Amino acid sequence: MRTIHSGPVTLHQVAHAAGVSPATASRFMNGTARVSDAKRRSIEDAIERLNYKPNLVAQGLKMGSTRTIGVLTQSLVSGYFNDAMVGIEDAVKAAGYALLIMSGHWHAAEEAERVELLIGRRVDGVVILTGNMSDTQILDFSQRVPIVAFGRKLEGERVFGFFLDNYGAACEAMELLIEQGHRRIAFIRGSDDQEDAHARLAGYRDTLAKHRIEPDPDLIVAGDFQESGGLQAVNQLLTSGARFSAIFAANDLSAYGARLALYRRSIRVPEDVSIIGFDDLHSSMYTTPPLTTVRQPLYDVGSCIGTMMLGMIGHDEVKVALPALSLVVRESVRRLT
Amino acid sequence: MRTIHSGPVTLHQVAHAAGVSPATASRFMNGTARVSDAKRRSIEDAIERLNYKPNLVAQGLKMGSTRTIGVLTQSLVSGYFNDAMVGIEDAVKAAGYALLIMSGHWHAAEEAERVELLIGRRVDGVVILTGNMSDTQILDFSQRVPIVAFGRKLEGERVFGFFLDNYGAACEAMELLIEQGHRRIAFIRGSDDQEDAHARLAGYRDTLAKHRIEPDPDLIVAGDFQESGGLQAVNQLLTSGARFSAIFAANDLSAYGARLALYRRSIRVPEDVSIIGFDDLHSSMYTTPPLTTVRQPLYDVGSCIGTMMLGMIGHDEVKVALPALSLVVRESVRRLT
DNA sequence: TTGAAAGCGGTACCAG
DNA sequence: CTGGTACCGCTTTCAA
Repeated sequence: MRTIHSGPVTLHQVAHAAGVSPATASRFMNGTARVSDAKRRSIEDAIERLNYKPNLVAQGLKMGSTRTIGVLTQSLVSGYFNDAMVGIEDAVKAAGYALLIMSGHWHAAEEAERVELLIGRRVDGVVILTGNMSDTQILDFSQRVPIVAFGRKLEGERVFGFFLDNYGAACEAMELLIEQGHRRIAFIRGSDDQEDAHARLAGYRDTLAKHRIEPDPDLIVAGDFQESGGLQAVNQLLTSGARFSAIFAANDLSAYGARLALYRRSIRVPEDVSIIGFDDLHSSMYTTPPLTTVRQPLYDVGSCIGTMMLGMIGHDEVKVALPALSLVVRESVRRLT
Repeated sequence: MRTIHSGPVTLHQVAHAAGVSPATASRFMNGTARVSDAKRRSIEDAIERLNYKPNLVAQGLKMGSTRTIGVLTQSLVSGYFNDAMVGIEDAVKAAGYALLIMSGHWHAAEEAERVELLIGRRVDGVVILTGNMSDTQILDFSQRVPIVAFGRKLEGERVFGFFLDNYGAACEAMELLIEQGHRRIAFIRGSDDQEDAHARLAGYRDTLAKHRIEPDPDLIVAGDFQESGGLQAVNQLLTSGARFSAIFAANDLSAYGARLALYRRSIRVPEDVSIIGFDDLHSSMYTTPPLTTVRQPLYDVGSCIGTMMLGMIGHDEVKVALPALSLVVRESVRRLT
C-alpha cells in the first residue's frame, strides 16, 4: 500500500500508522514517559517506514523555544568575526542549537533592525558582536531576549557584555617595539567609531609617555581597519617626509596595507621598518614577512559567548574564564641597531 | 492601566485591545482584505501601544514557510564561501528571507546531517556550496526541499546545480604564463576530493600539451588548498632541486604559502619566480607583490544562487546569467627574459 | 466588512 | 501506561 502525501510526514501519521495516540508517539519521541514495549516497537517501526522527522517549527511554537541563537555580526566576510562565529557554533551545537546570522555593517540603525528581525523569529538568545548600537539600546532589547555582547561592558539579569583588554595588549605591543630600540613609532588608527580603536591608540600614547618618548602628532595617521586605509596611511606618512622606524597598525588588515605601501617604495620589512599588527588573522602567519601582532583568541571568545548564552537560556549561573590577548612574535619586527 | 505579561504580545491581545477579532487584526496586518477605517485605526493604535511584533514561528507553522533558506557551506571561516554568502543574503533579504548557515567541513556524512537538520527546521530551500556529497544524495534531498547547488552540474524539477568554468580559466592562467615566456611551470595541486582541483590541474596539463611543452611530473606537487600545503609544496620542489620559473597554485591560499616558502629561501617574486593563483581572495590585492590570479566572482555567484532559489520557491522560471571567471593581472608574474 | 472556528504539527495535562 | 484534548500564535475558509 502506498499513499501519496504532499508534505513531510507528521507525528499524527506516525501515531496512526503505529496504532497509538499522538500523545504516546510524542512521549516516545522525547522519552517523556515510559511506553510499553509493544507500542514502542510499532512506533519505531512506523517512524522508520515513514521516515518521520519532527517538525522543529511546530515544536518551537509549542515549546516556546526555537533552539536557535541569533548572531548579529558586522560583516559576513570578516575573518575576525567569523572565527568567533565558529567558536559560538561549536559551543552550542551539541545542545541542538543553530545560529541565525545577520550582519549590521557597523550601522546602528541597521543593527537594531536586524536584532528586531532576530527577535521576530523568536531566537532564544542573541549575541551581538561589537557594533555601533548604544548600550541603552542593547539593554532595552535584553528585556525581550537574553543577550550576550562582545566588545562592551554590560551587566544585568538577562544581559552580559565583555571586552578584551585591548589597551593592555596595545601597551605590550608598544613595549616590544620600544624594547627593540624603536623610538619613532608611527600609529595607524582604526575606525573612529570603534571602541577598540581608541583603546589601542591610548595604549600607544600611554606607553610612549611611560618611556618619556616625545609623541609626534605627525606619526599618528588615520586608518579605517581596512587594507586600503593602511596603504593610504603609510603613503601619507611617506610623502609627508616623517621619519619612523616602526609602524603599529591598529589591526592586521591595516598592517597588510601598510606593508604593501612600503613594498611599493622598496622599503624593506623588517630591515628598514618594523611593523606590528593587531588581531592575528589567520593569514598573518603567511604574509611576507610573517606578521608580529597581538593575538585575539576569537575562537575562544566565541566558545565563551556560546556557553554563556546557553547558561542564560537555561537560567544557570555559568562562570567562564575570559580568554586573554597575547603577543605573537613573528618576523616583521627587528631590533633597531 | 498596566498589565503584566510574560511573553511577547500576541495578535489576540492586539485584537482584544482594539475590540476586534483576531481575524480582522490578521487581515489588517497582511492587507489580506479591506478593513473599515474605524477598526483599522484602533488596530493600528493597539499595535503601537502594545508594540506588537508578529511571531514568525507561528506564521511559519501556519503558512508552511519559514522564509528561511538553509545554506550548507564547508567552512565559516573561508573568505571564498563567505563572499558567496553575502551575495546570497543580499539577493534574498529583500524578500524577507534569512539565512540559516551550517557547515559540513568537506565531510559527506556531516554535510548530509546538516542538510537533514536544515530540513528539520523547515527551511524553504537549501543551497549547497560544493562539498563532498554525491549527486545522488543531493537529488534525494531535492525530493524534500528545493535545492540549488554550486560546484556541480545538476538539473531537475526542484534542483539546479552549476559550476564555473575552472578548466577554461586554468587554461587562461597557463596561457598567460607561457606567453610570458615560462616553460618550466610548477603546479601546486588542490585537495584531491574536490572537483575544482581536478579541473584546474587538467587546465594546467592540457595547456602545456597544447604548446608542446614536455610535462615534468616532478613539477606537479601535492597541496591541500591551504597555505600550509602551498608552503610545503614549494619546500618539496626546492629540496628536490627541480627547476622552474613559475608556479601555478591551485588556489590563492596555496599561493600565499608558496610565496612564503620562496621568501624563506630569499627567492624573489616575481624577479626569480612568478606566481599565479586562483580565486582572487580579497587579500590577494594586498600581498607582496599583489597576486596575479583568476578571479572567481563569488559575490555574483551568490546573487545568482539567491535569485534562483527565490525562483524555485516561488515556482517561477528564472533565467540568470552565470558569472564568468576572469584573469586579474597584478604583479606576481613577470616576463621571462 | 466581520467573527467564529478549524487547524498547521507538536506537547502535556488530565483522566482513566 | 495510554488516550483525549486543549493550546502555542497565526491565517483562512465559511457564514453572516
